[in-house]
Amino acid sequence: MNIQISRRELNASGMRFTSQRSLILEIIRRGGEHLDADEIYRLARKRRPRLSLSTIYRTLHAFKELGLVEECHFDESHHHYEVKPSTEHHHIVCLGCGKVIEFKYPLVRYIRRNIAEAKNFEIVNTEARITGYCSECKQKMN
Amino acid sequence: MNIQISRRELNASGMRFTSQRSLILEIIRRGGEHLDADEIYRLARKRRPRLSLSTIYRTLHAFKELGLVEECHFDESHHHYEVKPSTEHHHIVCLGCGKVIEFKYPLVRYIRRNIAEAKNFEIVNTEARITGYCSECKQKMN
DNA sequence: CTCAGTGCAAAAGCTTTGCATAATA
DNA sequence: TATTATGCAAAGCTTTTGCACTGAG
Repeated sequence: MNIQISRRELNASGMRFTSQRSLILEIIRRGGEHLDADEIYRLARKRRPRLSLSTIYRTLHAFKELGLVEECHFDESHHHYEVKPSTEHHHIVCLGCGKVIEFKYPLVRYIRRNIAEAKNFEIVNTEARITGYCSECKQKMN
Repeated sequence: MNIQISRRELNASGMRFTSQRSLILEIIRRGGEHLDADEIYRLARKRRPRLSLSTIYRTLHAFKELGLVEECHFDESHHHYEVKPSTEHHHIVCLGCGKVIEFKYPLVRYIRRNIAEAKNFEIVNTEARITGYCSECKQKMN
């Protein structure tokens, strides 16, 4: 059933349906959390041990292209992935425990309305990231 | 003279003053633009050919720690550095030519006032990045 | 049957680290 | 003189690429 959905989605974009792609998409969707490539890799290998990391990366790129997933940058060394959200939102990331708080905010609208220099700029993506420490981690640090 | 300034700044933070650090700080300050480690490296080597890339990285980390410079993330593979700005601002980056437009926006204040879940969050850093195509690059693409 | 997708191993790109040497305070 | 910083080379990590093989359409 879920498989039918992804089959349709993939075919509709001119991509072949493969069990790897279906599995990866399912993991990202279930995983809810913002998984990184390696986490997806480990989860996927539980069900398909010979899956390779390069397939993960290639698939992630393809999904991004198709608009199925979005790449977030919580720290500088990793990418994380989430299902394409319907409304613009951004992330508050705890440097202590890694917890992520999402908040909605229409940054695009703000830019459009208020930044004259950006009048003729064609926006492709916006990403706001707030880092710091959540209340629990703050306490632990004492 | 500039050297005296950086000597004081470095000593005040318990760091030794070295000609490498002074040079790197000067390059970042003059360079105005948002240089990446390699650009700083190449500029620095014009005046000090044996300077090593690892010194650049170690120095950049130290400066970040001291609050002398700030790290920006325009794309995923690089870090860029700018002198610590006095007011909160963010970046609009053209994916075509790399041009960067800065705009002031108090995201911290917004978060403080409007995001309940972030009430007890201790903010360390905020970064908003808008990517897309500037008007010139848009035209060229036709 | 044909071409896109996969697995594997190797390479690439940026950044970090170990260690002996040099320089600062 | 006691540390801290540097240079060099090597290693680390995430991501990308080449190529022969497999599988979808």
